[in-house]
Amino acid sequence: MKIATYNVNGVNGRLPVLLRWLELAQPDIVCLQELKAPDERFPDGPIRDLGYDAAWHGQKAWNGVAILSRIGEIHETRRGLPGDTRDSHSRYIEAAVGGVLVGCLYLPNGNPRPGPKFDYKLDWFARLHAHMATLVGLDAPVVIAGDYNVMPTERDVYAPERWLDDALFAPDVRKAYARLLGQGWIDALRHLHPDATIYTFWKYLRHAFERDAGLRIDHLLLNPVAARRLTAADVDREPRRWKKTSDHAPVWIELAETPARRRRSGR
DNA sequence: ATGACATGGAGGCCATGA
Repeated sequence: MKIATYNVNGVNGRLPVLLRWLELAQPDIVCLQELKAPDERFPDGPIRDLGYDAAWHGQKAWNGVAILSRIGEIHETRRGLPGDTRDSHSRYIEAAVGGVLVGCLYLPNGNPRPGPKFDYKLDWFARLHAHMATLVGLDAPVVIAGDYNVMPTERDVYAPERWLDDALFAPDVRKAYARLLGQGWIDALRHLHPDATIYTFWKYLRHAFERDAGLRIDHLLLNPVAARRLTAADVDREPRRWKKTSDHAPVWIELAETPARRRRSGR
């Protein structure tokens, strides 16, 4: 089972790129972020034509997240992160699909720092921490994927010294991410490629992609049950080269269809 | 090391992003 996350930076503006990548990569489950479209303008028709079911949580102009599946029904379990009824941003959607609980998130950027946007980011992180604490120990595979807007370590930034004061790399943000992992989550890409340089985002400016001046900010976190099934993980860099493309690249993992089988006596 | 891009909304630039 292939599960991917892709910040499309405008689902309608990127529709040709998204459809082309879906046909090429053939993911089973996809988490999309930055739809930048209200619910009524989500392009479910063309996506359905490729065989994907979809659940989405849109918003006018900004944010917006969706989960796609071509392996069966999407049972939505949550829309919006719990803990703050005043939070109107569409940044979280969660569903049970094909025996896996999938959370799709778009964590706030947080710039400029300091300021109210940065405070919102830390607050969102705290609420995410509380919610993920309820999921990590489930006796079912759980994958929380999306744009975390955090480079976890210096290895995940092309020029760490330039990003120290940025909301994506500030010490308290990295600590918040580390605290999440402390619950028992596995960062799938880093787990399988501990020493590799891996980026998932490159600015549009100054030929950042050609220079490989990138950031690793899109992550798939796996609970222990899911981690036992992890067989592969990587970044699809190719779509980042295409015309009218997102500034992010798709990131994916492969989970073995069935975990190591355990014999049970009786019945 | 900021913004040389790029999005979408209601414009004829603005807010936002990372």
